[in-house]
Amino acid sequence: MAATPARRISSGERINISAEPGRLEAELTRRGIRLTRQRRILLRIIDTAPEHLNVELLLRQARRADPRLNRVTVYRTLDMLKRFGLVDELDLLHLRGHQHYYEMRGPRDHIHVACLGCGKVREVESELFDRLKRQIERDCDIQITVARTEIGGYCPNCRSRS
Amino acid sequence: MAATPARRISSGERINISAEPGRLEAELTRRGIRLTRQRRILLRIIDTAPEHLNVELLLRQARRADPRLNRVTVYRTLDMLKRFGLVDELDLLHLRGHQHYYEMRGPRDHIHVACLGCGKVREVESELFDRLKRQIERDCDIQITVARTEIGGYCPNCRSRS
DNA sequence: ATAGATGCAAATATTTTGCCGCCAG
DNA sequence: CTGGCGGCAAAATATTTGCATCTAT
Repeated sequence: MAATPARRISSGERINISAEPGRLEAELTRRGIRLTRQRRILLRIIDTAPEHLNVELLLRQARRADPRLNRVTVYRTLDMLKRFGLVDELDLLHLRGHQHYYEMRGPRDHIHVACLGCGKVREVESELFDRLKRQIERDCDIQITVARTEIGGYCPNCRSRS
Repeated sequence: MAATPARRISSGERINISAEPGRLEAELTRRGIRLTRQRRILLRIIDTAPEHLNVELLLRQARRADPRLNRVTVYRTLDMLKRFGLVDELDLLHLRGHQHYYEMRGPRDHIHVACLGCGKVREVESELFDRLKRQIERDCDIQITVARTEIGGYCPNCRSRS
């Protein structure tokens, strides 16, 4: 019943990296979605990102592979991936401005726990969270497609400094 | 252990209306925060709002009391209230664009359950959610100040139409 | 061949900042 | 009185749209 303690990670760093790189590309092919050069670049980056990506970071990395790749393409590709439920959109409690962060959807939902002091973000899986979702699904008679829990607080370090 | 079923509510409509109007104003006075004419207007609106407010709605309503009240004042007042933990910021899964919604913080956190089809939002309290927070607090050694859970899916009506 | 994607420019939406005059306490 | 606050304008940031062109299939 204890939450998988997950790992301590520095600002935005992630661990749930694709066990199977190319998963996004394979998934889109399976669904008959057109794969352009630009999309392949973006999918690869998202698939293997070691941190939570925002549009700016995604664009910057994509331009290393293709300097002409446009910011609009990033937005449109993210929209498409959101529509297909392949990536989740987070705001991480606006730790750093009002931008959004994106991560590939994994096999199991997780909670984001952020320190509002230092910005560290941990990803935590929890049986309790799974049960909560099932309870909501039953009690509200809703078919859940996205469940987002973001928790903010202060870690021991930041507590002692205040 | 069942979630408090809460009530079915139309787009953004809320029920957790202040049991004690003027609570926000009293709270700020208690903390020695200066109360201006503009702040009183905004606090009263937030205190008694029957729906989730975004900046646009808040401004529009405030201007009925004072047409010169500026949008920037709305942003600054909301910032202040957020800092003091008196209001929570939501995005309701971006049901309607990338704006934020604000609600007075009540005595007990609740979950927002939104239908991605028709936009209805329900507020649900749950013992499981409270336990989840305590678990996170313990396992992650964090002192939680904000916990946000937003769940999206499709209600029976919207399921049948697709 | 052609439906659908991209690039570019511009529009729109959202939030923040600088500065000066005003007002609550 | 005076430090904090509000109004106004402008800037900064974030996202979306229109349209001509290109390309994956």
